[in-house]
Amino acid sequence: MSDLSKRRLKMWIRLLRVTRSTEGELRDYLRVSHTTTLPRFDVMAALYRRRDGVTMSELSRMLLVSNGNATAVVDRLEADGLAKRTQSQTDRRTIFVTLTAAGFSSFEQLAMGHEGKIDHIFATLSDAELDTLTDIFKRLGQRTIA
Amino acid sequence: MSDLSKRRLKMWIRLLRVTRSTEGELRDYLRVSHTTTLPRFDVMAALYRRRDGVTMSELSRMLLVSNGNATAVVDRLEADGLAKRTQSQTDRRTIFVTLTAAGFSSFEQLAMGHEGKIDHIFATLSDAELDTLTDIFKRLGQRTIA
DNA sequence: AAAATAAATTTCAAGCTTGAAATAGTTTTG
DNA sequence: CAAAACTATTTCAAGCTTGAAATTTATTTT
Repeated sequence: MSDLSKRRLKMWIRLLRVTRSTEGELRDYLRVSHTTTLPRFDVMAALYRRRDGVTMSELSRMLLVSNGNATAVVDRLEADGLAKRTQSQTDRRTIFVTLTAAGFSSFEQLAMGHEGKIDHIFATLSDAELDTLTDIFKRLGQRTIA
Repeated sequence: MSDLSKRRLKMWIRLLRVTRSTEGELRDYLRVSHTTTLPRFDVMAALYRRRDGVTMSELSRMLLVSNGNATAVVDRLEADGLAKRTQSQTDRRTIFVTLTAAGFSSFEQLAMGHEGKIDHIFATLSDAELDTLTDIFKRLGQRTIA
């Protein structure tokens, strides 16, 4: 186990901890203030960004979750009247998902507080650090998944 | 929504994607090469590092997961003969968890490949970047969770 | 045009995860 | 010392997540 290898591992473990504790705080906020969950928030955020609709496949690719998972979360959002499915006219396999009006305004409520949490959690990062991190993550994210 | 705020959010989204895709690769490796899972690996890694045993509470704090979760994963590892529980002599509420001999050697198999994956995923990070990231994550990890 | 292949989504079982409640044991306090 | 407060773990229901198999529709090949 080379030294470099050891340092990569250490970095990954710390990265994982930051992600988990950030998710924990967001989860707490969503549960306590809005009786909802992070997976639902993530799906709603994706639908909010793409107002004209996203297919189920796009959705699972955007969020890096399995198809089955996307189906389950959208099912629940739909049951709660926050999202709706529409079948494509040109390809009957394809389904577009969008936020309903209720889902749209509900998301805007959630998003404000969410942004506040993120702001607070990462408040200590300097301007330069913020850019450095974003660039590095962008590069890592573009790696082809072997 | 200030510009800084927007940039923090963007950074967080990218961070989340890096974490998710890294976890995805590790999960694939563990499933394909060893028919096991990431949560099991994480628990085994914690037990490997602390050979003289960890209490259930310590375990869930180390991994940032709920108590109930730790119980469930340890249950399954124990059922497979990879971990074992021992009741504390001094405090009958406390339970120490350790790897069995089988669990120990099993983990060493997993860990080699795991390290290789991490090595590969983060191969493009320079020495300086590696240190910068580790330092920043260390600092963020020490934030008191409001 | 039929057959084979591929793509989009859902279904399903098994495992993961949370958070709240229950259980059991320990420590503190009136 | 007994009651109250606290700590460690498990249990449980509900929701999350995966990956494989099934279903339905579209595209490509023969």
